[in-house]
Amino acid sequence: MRLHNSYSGINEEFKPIEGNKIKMYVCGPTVYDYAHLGHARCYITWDVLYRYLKFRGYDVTYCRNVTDVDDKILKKAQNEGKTPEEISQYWYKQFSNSMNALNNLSPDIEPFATKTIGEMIAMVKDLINKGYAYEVNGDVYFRVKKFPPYGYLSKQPIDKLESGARIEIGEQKEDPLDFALWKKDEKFGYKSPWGIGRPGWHIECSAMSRKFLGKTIDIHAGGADLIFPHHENEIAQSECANGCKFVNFWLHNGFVTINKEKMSKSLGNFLTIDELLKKYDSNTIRFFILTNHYRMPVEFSDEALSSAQAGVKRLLNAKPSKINEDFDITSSEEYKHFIDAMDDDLNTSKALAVLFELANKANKDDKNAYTVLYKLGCVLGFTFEKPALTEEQTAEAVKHVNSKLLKEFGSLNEIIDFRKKARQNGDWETADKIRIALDEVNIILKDSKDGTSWEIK
RNA sequence: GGCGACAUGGCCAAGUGGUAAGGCAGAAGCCUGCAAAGCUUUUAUCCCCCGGUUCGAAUCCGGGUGUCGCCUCCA
Repeated sequence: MRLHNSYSGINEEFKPIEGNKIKMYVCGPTVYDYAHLGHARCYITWDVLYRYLKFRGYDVTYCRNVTDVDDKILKKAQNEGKTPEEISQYWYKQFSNSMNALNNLSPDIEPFATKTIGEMIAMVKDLINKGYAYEVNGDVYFRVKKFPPYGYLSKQPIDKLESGARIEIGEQKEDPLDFALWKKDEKFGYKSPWGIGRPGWHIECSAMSRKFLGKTIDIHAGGADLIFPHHENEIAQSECANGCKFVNFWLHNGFVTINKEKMSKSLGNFLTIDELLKKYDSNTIRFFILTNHYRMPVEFSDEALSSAQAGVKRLLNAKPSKINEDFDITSSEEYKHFIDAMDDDLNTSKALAVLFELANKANKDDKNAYTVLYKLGCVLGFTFEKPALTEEQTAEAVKHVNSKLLKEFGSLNEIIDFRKKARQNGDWETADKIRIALDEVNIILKDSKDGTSWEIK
């Protein structure tokens, strides 16, 4: 399998450090607000990588942190008169709900920054002892100049970084490039050798990654906007503290854009996952994300989502001959094509093309094609199970038909039976009336030789 | 200003040296009481522009043009 390593800038053959074990870390959310489509893309992408690696037989440990100590959380807590814990717990729950709704698997480990403070302090202490960091009035900073490879990941010449760096008011850095490992904060802080304070954002990931996965890990992934300074700083901290390589493969996903502009909190041009799910189901959103290569920008538009909706429907509605558990999918041509595509730096658009081939075959009564389609579709995280009608939806549908036909049907089955008789009698007017009425409540009737089936629009 | 990425049919998109996958939308036919779904056929002499390398380039090299991102919190 080849993956594009941001560190080297090229596609490299991926090999786990140890046997078939893979340690994978993804930078998680700061929980203080709704997750938006940009987050959805990021976490769907890495969810697919996680699923695929497991599918290929690797023993993957997926760790995704939760940043629950942060300026924005504190600010929100103050504004709303709540504790930071209340804010972060609430938004963490919202985030988890969104992830579940998108059918993302839960990471194996989901550490909270506030539960890893001890490790962060230990790491900062270690960096001070080794001369890589220094304390000034309760703040601790990292000496960037002491780490010569700094700037390698982001491909930034150090002198250029220097011209852009600034010292904020109140900071007493030795050098403008130095970044905070620990910040004095007497109000919301934690006890430390340097007084009451809070960890810097970057040290959180370094500490959590080391605690839960070890000093050197296979994969570290996240949005491309984290390359600088976040990931650059993580490398500096971890490699100086641990004295060894931090990450073998750095993987970064591209952005979702809207009106040709990056979708982001700060620009305010975002669509939350919750809003989106009211209009489109998780399969549609996933398909939309997966039609593009993960490193390319994806432009959001309703047209694109509608097109995705139509496309994914075709895949998931392929004639469901039953799944044949005895069939060895690895023997199929499409399986090989799928693997080739995914092994090539997660070429999901190609992988989807393979699924369309399978759907086409399945619709032509190729018995095993559906089995392959189903299993490979699951690797990409699609859900084939059709949502059932809720009781309210059913009641609404029956009520609607009753009002249109001036009848007293008690159930959907009764209606379909009645329509069947009408059709046998050649009473097309009644049959059509019922079909139209159901269509108005988003239930589509399909007549075939085997009888009438229905599905939700 | 520094660094990086991208430009393929009406729309989305794969393809990094051998003659343009796939999806959506459109058209025609089959199927159907009519539909829906499905099936079949059909839509780029051509891949932003100009040079070059090569027997051969959308693919490599040089030069343009345009768009975007990072360089500050950000997935």
